[in-house]
Amino acid sequence: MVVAMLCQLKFAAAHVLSYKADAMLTKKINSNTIRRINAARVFHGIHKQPGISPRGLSKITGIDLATISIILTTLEQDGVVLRRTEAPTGRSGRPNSTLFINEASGVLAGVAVEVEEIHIVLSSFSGARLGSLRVPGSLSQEAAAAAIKNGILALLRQVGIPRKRLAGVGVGVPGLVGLDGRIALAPALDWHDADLAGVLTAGLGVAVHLENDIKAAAIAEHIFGSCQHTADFVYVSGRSGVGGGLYLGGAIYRGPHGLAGEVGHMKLVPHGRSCACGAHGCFEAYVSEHAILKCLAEAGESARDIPSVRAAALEGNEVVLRTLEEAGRHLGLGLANLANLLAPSSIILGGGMAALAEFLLPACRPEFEANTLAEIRCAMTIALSALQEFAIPMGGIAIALQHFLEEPGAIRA
Amino acid sequence: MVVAMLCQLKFAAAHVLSYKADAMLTKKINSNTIRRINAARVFHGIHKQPGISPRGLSKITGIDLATISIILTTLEQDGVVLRRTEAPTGRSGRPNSTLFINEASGVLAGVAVEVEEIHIVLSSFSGARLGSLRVPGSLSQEAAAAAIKNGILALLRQVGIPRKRLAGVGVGVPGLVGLDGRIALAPALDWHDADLAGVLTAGLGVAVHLENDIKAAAIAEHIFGSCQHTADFVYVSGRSGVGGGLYLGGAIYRGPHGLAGEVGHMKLVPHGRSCACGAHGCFEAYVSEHAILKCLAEAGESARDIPSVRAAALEGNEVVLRTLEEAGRHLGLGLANLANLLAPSSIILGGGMAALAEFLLPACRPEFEANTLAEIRCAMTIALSALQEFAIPMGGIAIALQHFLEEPGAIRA
DNA sequence: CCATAATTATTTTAGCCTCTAATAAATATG
DNA sequence: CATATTTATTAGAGGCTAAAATAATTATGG
Repeated sequence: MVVAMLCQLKFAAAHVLSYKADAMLTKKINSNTIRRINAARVFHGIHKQPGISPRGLSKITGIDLATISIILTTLEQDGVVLRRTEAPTGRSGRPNSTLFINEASGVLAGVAVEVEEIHIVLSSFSGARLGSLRVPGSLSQEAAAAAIKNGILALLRQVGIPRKRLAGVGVGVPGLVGLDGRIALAPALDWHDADLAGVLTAGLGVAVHLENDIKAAAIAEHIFGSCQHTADFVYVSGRSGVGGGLYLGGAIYRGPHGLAGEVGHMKLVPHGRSCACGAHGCFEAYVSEHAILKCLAEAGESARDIPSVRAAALEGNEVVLRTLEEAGRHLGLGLANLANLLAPSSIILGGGMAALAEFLLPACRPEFEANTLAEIRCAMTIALSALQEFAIPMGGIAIALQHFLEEPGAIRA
Repeated sequence: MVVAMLCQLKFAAAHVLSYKADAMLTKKINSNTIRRINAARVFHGIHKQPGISPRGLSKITGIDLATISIILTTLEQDGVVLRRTEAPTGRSGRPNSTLFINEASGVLAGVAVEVEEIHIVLSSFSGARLGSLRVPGSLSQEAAAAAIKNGILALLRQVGIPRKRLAGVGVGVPGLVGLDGRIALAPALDWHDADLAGVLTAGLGVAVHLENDIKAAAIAEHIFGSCQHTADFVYVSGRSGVGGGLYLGGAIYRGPHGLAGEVGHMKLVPHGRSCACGAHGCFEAYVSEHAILKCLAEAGESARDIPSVRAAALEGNEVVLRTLEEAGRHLGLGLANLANLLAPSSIILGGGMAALAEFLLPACRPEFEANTLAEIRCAMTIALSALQEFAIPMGGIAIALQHFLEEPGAIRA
């Protein structure tokens, strides 16, 4: 009850412009900034609630109706927003205008670069998938850039949309991405200081943004997936390892060097299973896809990949079930640590964890509940990724969308 | 090297006005907002760099000199800022004006409410302690409010400063504080829904803000202590338990219900030592002040409090040293988890951990280093609280200062 | 069925406030 | 006294808000 009450107080306390002393001692704020932000807010409001009226926008944004009106005029002129008149509703009075993002005005591309393959998705502004494409991975930076460019162009042709309507691209890579969203360091791909964003921006003539794959997936869950109304959640997923996207206070938290979120290396068991990082007892040594496959191999039940593990579990294979139960317990413990520390509104499981959830969660939940403070546990949920294997490319699209929403140049294009 | 490079990129990427979609869909931005923020930035700049010139302020804030000039005029009229002319420096040209916070214009009060006692500190705007006072604790909410009020008034009399020059009060309490900074839930004090801030605001006629004690201490480290130029750090301290202040991206992270930061209940050892929370193997069951005293008691070396533990350790008491070594190892493990997850610039130890640091750290460091990812470890430090037993009340002062800096009403007062 | 009133929604207008850039003023050095 | 440096002032442009005006409906009454 107290929690609910405290929750209500949130918006009263939240400062719109968070005055972060250090970060803010550097850049200027002027009326242009205001307009840009307000335009973005209007656009975002329409995106979030298609069919909203100008008055409704004024209500949820707090922006005066007159201002909304002016902003809408420019957005309509730019062809980014469409307005229709609502059919008579029986109420007396002039009917609402209803506002929509003009889906015809542009498309976004999202890319997941993985070791095995590159996954490219084309979508409308509202996140409707228009087409997707997978090409083999394991490429040099240059080859990957070319493959991505060609893939996007091929998809555009396939869907019959002219190249200049591409409004932005976002790329998720398995590695460290600089805080400017350009340079990537991806050991798994053997990329070092790879300015993929720069190369692609030049090649495609449109803004391209890089992001760590798991963080991208987290953003996707926020914009398109199961956390659309949640400002504080943790996304946990991964392949060989386990990564985390810490969505804190309405944005991904990257930490001072972009290194934050290495949930896979939380230590669960002193002197436990050895991990690729050189330490022992890491979370990912128990619950990553590779770890599960390895545990199975050790137990004499080799499996090729997660789908085959799932199949074996569905068939009732005892060894597989026991192994997954064990992984589930460790999963519960790891999630408990996350919950205790960050008290998010929810924890979202992606990748193999989501695929195997029905076998992991029965053991995970009790362990999680036993190890999480009651106040925190009661105010949160554990859920599965809504986007599944599209999480990372949709993350790219979400990032492209966010940048599009925030950059006036793009809106005015 | 890459880390250093990525670090440089930070400011290019950081948006001044972080467009946090959800949080921002509610409040309005207008030119007033700009002025308020700019005034706060100017004040903050002077506070951070006393003696700075208007031109210097313009440079670090990016605000035009004309705007700076106007803001300074009002700040001077309000008596909050002083301006002096620099003595001739040998350089040619008109000498700088130098700007200072007018220390005489107001004082701030910070309060630490603990179970045993209430600690009240009076300070100038620049954080210079003018006086402090300790009164017995264990009070009802009403009694505590009265004690705090009387204590502050007594200190003001003692220092000879009229009551109306009190510009703000911040209070750290051991418990959950609502996100509006008013209502506190403090089981240790047996307070429930205690609107201490409201009562005190009414009683003192000045803005009073509540904060969790550890979070307050973290803010104090940022404003006055060892993290003045660090936007991302974790403060770890506590008495009976272990709390954490997560300072992320230039502000305390509270989480959706204000519950974030319970570092004390990270699980370090499956089925480990039992904790007051009902679970086993919690961080605080190994390293809190109470835990250390309990471990010593179990080892047959009862100690009354942390100073006496320290004395015994200094005398070379083997049992005490071994116990602290053991605690240090667990401390290292817990800090490694924090580091891996959040990759902060530094972790600051306060309270008993700081007092016993010389005995804890030798065992802590190797454990920490073995369990933290190299990239993260290399980009961070572990340090001790610079404020020691004044951390919490100074945190109250820091909070009062922050609010004072951000609220135009206060500046215009 | 038509005209008018009532209701609700949006746009325009006027006013105020902010930031910026250009201009003017002030001060110390050589 | 001329010059360089720093600060103050003054239009000018753009943004937001409140209030008035306009627009598009439905209800009502003849």
